[in-house]
Amino acid sequence: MDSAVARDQALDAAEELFYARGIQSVGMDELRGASGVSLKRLYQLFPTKEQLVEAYLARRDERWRRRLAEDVAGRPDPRERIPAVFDWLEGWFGEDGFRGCAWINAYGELGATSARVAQQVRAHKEAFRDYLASLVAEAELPAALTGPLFLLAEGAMVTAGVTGSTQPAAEAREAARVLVAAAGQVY
Amino acid sequence: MDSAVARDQALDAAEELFYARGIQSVGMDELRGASGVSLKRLYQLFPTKEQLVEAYLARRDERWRRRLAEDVAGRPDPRERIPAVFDWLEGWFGEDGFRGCAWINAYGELGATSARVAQQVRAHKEAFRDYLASLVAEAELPAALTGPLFLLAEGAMVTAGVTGSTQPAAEAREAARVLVAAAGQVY
DNA sequence: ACCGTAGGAGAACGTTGGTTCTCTCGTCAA
DNA sequence: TTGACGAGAGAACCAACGTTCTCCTACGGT
Repeated sequence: MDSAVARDQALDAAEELFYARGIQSVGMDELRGASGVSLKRLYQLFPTKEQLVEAYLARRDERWRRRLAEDVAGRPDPRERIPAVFDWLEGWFGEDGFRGCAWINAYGELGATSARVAQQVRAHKEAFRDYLASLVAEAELPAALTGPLFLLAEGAMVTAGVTGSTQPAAEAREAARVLVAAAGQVY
Repeated sequence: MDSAVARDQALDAAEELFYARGIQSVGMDELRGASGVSLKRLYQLFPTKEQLVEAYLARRDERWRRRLAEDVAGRPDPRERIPAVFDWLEGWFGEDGFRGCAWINAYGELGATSARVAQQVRAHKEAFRDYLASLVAEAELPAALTGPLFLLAEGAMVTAGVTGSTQPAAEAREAARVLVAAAGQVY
């Protein structure tokens, strides 16, 4: 079997199990069973569990941001793209198995003990914030709007994760609309 | 030694270590060393580690909400109390050893595997949200403001935890001010 | 056909950590 | 004074888990 295929299968299983149950509660043996990749191969691909965790977060980061950006880019009007972020969040919150933000969860679990995981979480959040800043700029809105929009999105992710409801996305979208309107009035 | 004293010492050590390093990475033996309470006594007071975790979260919940409420109640003008929440958050974010919201962290670590911990996190967040709702009512503002204020506060806690900065509190406070002003204009 | 190598299954190893047990000592009532 | 009891220190027990090792099978090149 191709190494690339084994790597994908390992990461697929890691993503499903780590996200659903937390990282520390999933053992390498369970990962072997779920992925169909032998322990020997797993350790060839990822010499330690921590490296597998890093690869999981890195791949998920890339996918998560790409999916969001692709969805939002479908709106031709730049002003529509900011609410579109919250629409996309709402769809995500409603997916089967949604359990909050993988990076916030990983930070709670490993942020204090793994500097690399903490760094990946910071990088992911910074990238998301930069993306919001680019949307704000495209919409020709004041850059100061980025921070509040980011906080609303983060709050919605946390709250949706804890409560299991999609409603925080709608609340955040409406609040964002008000903030955008108020910022527009400044001109 | 009094049982109540031992219980307090155990919970003091648990709070310090669990909050700083995460729950799963702190062993009962380390807790014994840090608290000065023998293992035998610890297990008399808390028959399992999970029960100690629950007691830690419960006591911290009670203290956290009391301190916030006491601080905010110092503002005589009900309209000043909503920004006062974010002032208090800012002070908290700046404390030595601040590592984000203990409940969000606990949820990331144990929410998927411990139904009781997940329930405690939900209860804490709901109580905080209810408290914000009471402030909104006292200020005679529309109840729909509660959700956005809550999301801003949650987003600020997460972001301050991950980045180590107090700035999210100021951003959230300013956004809250704008939302309050916009809600006031509706009348 | 034969050998060397890769890979899989699963046992084995070593550590960690939650929980319990043993042993000892000090205290206090009779 | 003695004996029962509670408490502390720390060893012991046991399961889980990250990581490595053993053994066996299959296959590709000569």
